[in-house]
Amino acid sequence: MKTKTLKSNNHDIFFKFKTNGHRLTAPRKAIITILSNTNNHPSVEEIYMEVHKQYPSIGITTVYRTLDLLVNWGLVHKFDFGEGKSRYELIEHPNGLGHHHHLICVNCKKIINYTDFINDEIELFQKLETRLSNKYNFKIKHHIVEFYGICEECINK
Amino acid sequence: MKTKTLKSNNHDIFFKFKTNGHRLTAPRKAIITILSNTNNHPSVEEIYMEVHKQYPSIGITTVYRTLDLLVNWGLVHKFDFGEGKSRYELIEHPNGLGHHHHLICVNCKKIINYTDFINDEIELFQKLETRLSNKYNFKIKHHIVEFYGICEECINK
DNA sequence: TTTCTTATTGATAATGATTATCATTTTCTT
DNA sequence: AAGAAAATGATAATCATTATCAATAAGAAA
Repeated sequence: MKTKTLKSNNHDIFFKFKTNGHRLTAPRKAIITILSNTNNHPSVEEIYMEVHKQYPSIGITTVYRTLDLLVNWGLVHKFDFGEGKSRYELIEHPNGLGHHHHLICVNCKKIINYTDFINDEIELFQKLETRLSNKYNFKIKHHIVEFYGICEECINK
Repeated sequence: MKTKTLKSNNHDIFFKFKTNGHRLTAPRKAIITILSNTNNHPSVEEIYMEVHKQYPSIGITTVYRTLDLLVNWGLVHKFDFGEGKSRYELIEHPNGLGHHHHLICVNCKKIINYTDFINDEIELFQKLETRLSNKYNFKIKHHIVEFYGICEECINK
């Protein structure tokens, strides 16, 4: 599902790797492919396990290194939901496929993604980004929005 | 400066401690007071150092524990800016004094706070919170907004 | 106020994610 | 095919946070 989109994304990133003077190696391809094929925010451990299935020789150090690289280029976002470990996700087109905001339960740590933005929301963020970019001379690449509170199950408990 | 506001905040929190069946101890008072007196997002280390000036006997474990408690009650927000350690901040009235959003440079990790919200922004967030609360049956306590990108200095370099 | 129950504390050790090191291997250029 | 430089992986090191547990202090009851 969504094969075309994913392939073209990979292609873009692969290309960017090369034009930035970095080498496009098997481990890197594997990690990017895994990120392309998930809608979640996998942790390093999860990515490592998945990579390991196909390429058992790839070490977890390389997973860390590759993710770092992708984060520094603004291709991947590093999330931190207070679990004591980071989670990673490809940044696609800001308002495009895959972009979402979060509801996070401060009690059970559950994360709800929502993607059904209201029109005002998308418009406002575009306006905001323009305004902030100009005011602070800051080149905005992406944003995150997180609402913290108590989820349904934790309230009824 | 802002002494009145801060004092009344402390009072509220102190009261909440008691009514929740927790004991109001000197370490807890000290930690809350420090959080009240800063506009930053101090780390555990920073809070500990500050507490230590007045009460050298208070251990860092207690700082961790107290902050955890405050976070679980929705009184304090725990931030994570990808530095490998958490930062903490009192949650006051959502649109009141002290609430702000962030611009974060993915290159140098600098954090810019902005508090000059446009009206649309405040309105939208109220609307959003209502909508999301209803749809997901989620009791929202507060939100964070972070724009990631490259700051002025890092662009010109 | 004094006593008693129980929450809280602080020192220490343990954990777990992430980072540094370094010899070896792989890429890509020439 | 050869060489320079980047990338890798195993291992050890680091550092924030958490668990443990005996000692202490807060607040309720007498």
